[in-house]
Amino acid sequence: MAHEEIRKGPWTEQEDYLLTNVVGLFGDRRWDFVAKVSGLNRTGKSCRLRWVNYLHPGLKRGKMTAQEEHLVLELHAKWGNRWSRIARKLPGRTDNEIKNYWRTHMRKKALEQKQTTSSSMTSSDSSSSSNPTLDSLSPDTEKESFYDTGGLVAEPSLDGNKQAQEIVDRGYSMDDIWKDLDMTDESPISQLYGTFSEGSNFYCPPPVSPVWDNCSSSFWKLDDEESKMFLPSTNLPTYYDLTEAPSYGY
DNA sequence: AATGATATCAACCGCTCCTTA
DNA sequence: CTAAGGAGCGGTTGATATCAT
Repeated sequence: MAHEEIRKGPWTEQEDYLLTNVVGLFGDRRWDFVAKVSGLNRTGKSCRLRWVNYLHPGLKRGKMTAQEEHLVLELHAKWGNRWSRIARKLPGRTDNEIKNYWRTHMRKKALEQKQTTSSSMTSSDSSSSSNPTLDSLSPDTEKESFYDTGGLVAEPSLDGNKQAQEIVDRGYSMDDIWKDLDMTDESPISQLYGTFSEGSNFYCPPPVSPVWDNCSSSFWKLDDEESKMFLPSTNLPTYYDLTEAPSYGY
């Protein structure tokens, strides 16, 4: 293959669309593979970042609530700049988001709080030892962050991943799927792209609807044989919550 | 209305850790 | 056991938006 230059910088709608579909198919693992198979001239890293910080269906968008803010303060006081760890305690928020938020909003607050607490430290220490907010947190979910879906099967509790549970029920696993894929030089999706794109000119969905709306139509033109390979081809990426679809400022 | 300052946040970079062969 | 490759993390940068003058 000719070595094409790796794309950097802001993502386009088309790229988001492609990435969303490919992640829907193959799961959010093996990012190099995802990058390769998607036809995006992006690194796996870049794809992962885009997915985790922006495209993941479980993401909350918008301002931090006072409660979240408080939690970030507490957790940062406890753990320092362990952003991913903190993010795990704030469902729907990413490490990057929290990190940014901290830098812009809360460094000042933290300093202020530190000063006020240190001035009132002499009487009572309420900051670290007894910590009701932390204590009342849900059981530790550190092993798997909310956005770590591990492909379609890892997080069946997520709203949109009910299908994923079905896969498990039917006895499929991502491992099986990967094995199948590894055995073929040309992955089915690359064949798919033959009808979908010419070079870097991606198919562009109609501008009126969110990109995801079209996921289950033109894009998913697989043979019966192929579609059996990775399931649930029928209504796959529809699990994305379109009401929370990000706006594109580009 | 124009311009400069500041805030915000998406994205990249480099490093470390983990997994796999 | 070890080396290589991939994934994840934290820090940083740069483009854009918003606010103040």
